[in-house]
Amino acid sequence: MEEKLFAHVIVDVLSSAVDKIFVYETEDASVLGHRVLVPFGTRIVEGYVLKVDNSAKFSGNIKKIIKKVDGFAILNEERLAIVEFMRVKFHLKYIDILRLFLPSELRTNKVGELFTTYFSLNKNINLEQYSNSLRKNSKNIFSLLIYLKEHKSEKSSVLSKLFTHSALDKLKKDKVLIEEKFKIERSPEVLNHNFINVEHTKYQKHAIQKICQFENKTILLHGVTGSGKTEVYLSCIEKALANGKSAILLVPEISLTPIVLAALKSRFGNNVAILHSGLSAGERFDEWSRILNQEAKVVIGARSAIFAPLENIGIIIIDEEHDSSYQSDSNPRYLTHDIAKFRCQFNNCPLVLASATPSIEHFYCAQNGVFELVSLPTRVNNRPLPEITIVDMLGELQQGNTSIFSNVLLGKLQKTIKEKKQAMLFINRRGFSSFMMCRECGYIAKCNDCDVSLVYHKHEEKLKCHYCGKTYKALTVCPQCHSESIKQGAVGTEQVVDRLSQIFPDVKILRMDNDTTKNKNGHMKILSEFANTKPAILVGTQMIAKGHDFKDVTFVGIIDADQSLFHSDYKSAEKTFQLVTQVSGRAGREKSEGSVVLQTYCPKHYVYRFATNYDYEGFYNKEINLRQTTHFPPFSTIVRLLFSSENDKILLDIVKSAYAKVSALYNSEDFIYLSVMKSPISRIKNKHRYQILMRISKNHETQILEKLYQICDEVAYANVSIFVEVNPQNLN
DNA sequence: AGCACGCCGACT
DNA sequence: GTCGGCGTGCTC
Repeated sequence: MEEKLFAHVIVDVLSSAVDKIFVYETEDASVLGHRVLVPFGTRIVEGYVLKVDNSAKFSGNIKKIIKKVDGFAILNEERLAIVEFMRVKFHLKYIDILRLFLPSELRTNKVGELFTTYFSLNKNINLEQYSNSLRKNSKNIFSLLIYLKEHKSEKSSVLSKLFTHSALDKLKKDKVLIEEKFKIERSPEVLNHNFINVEHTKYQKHAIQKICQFENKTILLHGVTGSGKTEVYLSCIEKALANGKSAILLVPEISLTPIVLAALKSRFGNNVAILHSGLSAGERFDEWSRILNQEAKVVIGARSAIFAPLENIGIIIIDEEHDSSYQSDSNPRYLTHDIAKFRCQFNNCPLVLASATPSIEHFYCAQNGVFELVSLPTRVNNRPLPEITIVDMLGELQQGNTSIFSNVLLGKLQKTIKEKKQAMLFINRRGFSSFMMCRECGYIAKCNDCDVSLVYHKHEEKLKCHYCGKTYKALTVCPQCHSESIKQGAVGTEQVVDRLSQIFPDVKILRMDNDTTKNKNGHMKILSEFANTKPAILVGTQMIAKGHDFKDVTFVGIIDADQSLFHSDYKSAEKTFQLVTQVSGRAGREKSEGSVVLQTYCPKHYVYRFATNYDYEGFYNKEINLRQTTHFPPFSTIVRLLFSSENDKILLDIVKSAYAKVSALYNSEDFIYLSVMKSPISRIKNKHRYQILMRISKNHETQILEKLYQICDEVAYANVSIFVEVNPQNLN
């Protein structure tokens, strides 16, 4: 007697109420790992088969799987293991994890296949006869027929755009048109780039040899800017390929510039698949398919590329490992490093974390032998790092200079322009000024839906909320006391550009921030214009800090270095150090020597002292001591439970009951700090926000986290969202 | 999340 | 009498 087979299925329905395994009958054991269609209540939904066996712990009426959706299994042994790992580690819903494994365009059926549909006229139909059967006013249908007579064949998308899709549908239904499907190659366009094979430095050779000798080990690759880390990555990847294995290289989204892409393609040809946000849905799907079909064995991409369907991985590299974009801070919250570590363990291969300014926590691991430390201490052809000059802005003020530019900075700019070179100015705030305030009554313009002040954008003559995006009319008089004396807050990119063009009316000044790069290829347009203009000044936010390699940039100015230092955040010193180092690295990339001016109101701060000497280890030693004495990560773990809802009253009840439960866990051994309060930004998009903030010791971290997750499940309530954040990037 | 079922008020 | 509001509960 044959025993019945049961498939254990997670349905593709985004709700915690159905975040559990449903059992279906199946005749076919090969549905394991497949995306399937199943009857679910009164409807039919997609699901994922996690297991097939003979057991069904369900007493009700068991339904049957309808069919497989794809011709391949999406989940293999490794990915099933990742699902379980992430579910426990990050307390995620099954479906949230499963959705990470396939490109969204596949799930939403935007591109199910690799084909485009073309239509041509069916020669077996008497067109004249057919036309007579139509109503005389069927304008679109007649036009479509005439168009196809002339063009013979056309894409379905073009036809429906020109003649409405209802006309197309009607002709399709009447079998007047013949459908043809063509496979199309959507492989993204890439610039031509001739790869020059350079001799490795002795440090590079050593690093490559060292990294490749390991199996299943995390290596921290610490290399100063310009030390040729990329070359090390590529050589390690080549070695993995030579051993018949595959490789993943993760980079921050922002550094996937066309130049970088071109270099990678020239090195690996069709063996590389590149996943980034600039791809169209079709391109992304094609790249993903090439990975799945093992046509591409090297995957390069931003955070989500860690889920690429590669097999037999030989190495995973995380470039700029300290970058905050590796931590997902919405929906499925996860830390990319953890997934990478898991995959490396599964594949018994090395994980490389690389940076000029590694995160303090990871350098600590390297110091303690948890990670292997490999260093690239010199720049490739021994070019000196650009000299950083600190300018005390308080001193400038005392000398009567009230402008946002110090005299030193202006002098350097003038020199750069005279020499027909380029300069970059960094200011980490977009807009014109950070707020508008009435000098008479102290009124500050705030967003109606968020507890934040509005940012003045001069070009659009608007006030913008940087949290919800709402815009308001700019103020000319105070709405409260009608005074016309309005004071503006801290300087933003717009204002820097404004002032510069007054001082240097004949010089090309470009601005790069969220506002100027919103449209497709916005980055590229600005960067290529900058690359082709000399002299020129590029003003920008964080965006200009990474990866760009302009050989004619000889001067970099940091307008307001203190900005990230002011945050009351344990990572603010670390972030500032990383930013200064990174921005400074943009100067003097080629032959010409570069220089950097850093404007600050705290010139004596230890961050700047170490940053000007490019002394990462000095900074690390100072910082790690501070962290140890104050019990901050890596000597503890910060956890924030964030509650938000439109309904303040219900929200408060939930927060109170959650806090009571968390307090019950409290003991002075495991908890260093515990508090409940309104979030610093107490309202976003009209949702009130509260938080329970704690620091817990590492000893029982896992157990406490588990209990915290449990508490959140217990107090869960409709219309109140609860997030658990572990060592969050920001505490807004 | 959807969808059905169910129990009340106001319409041709 | 019926249409439709959304509260509740279930989905193998």
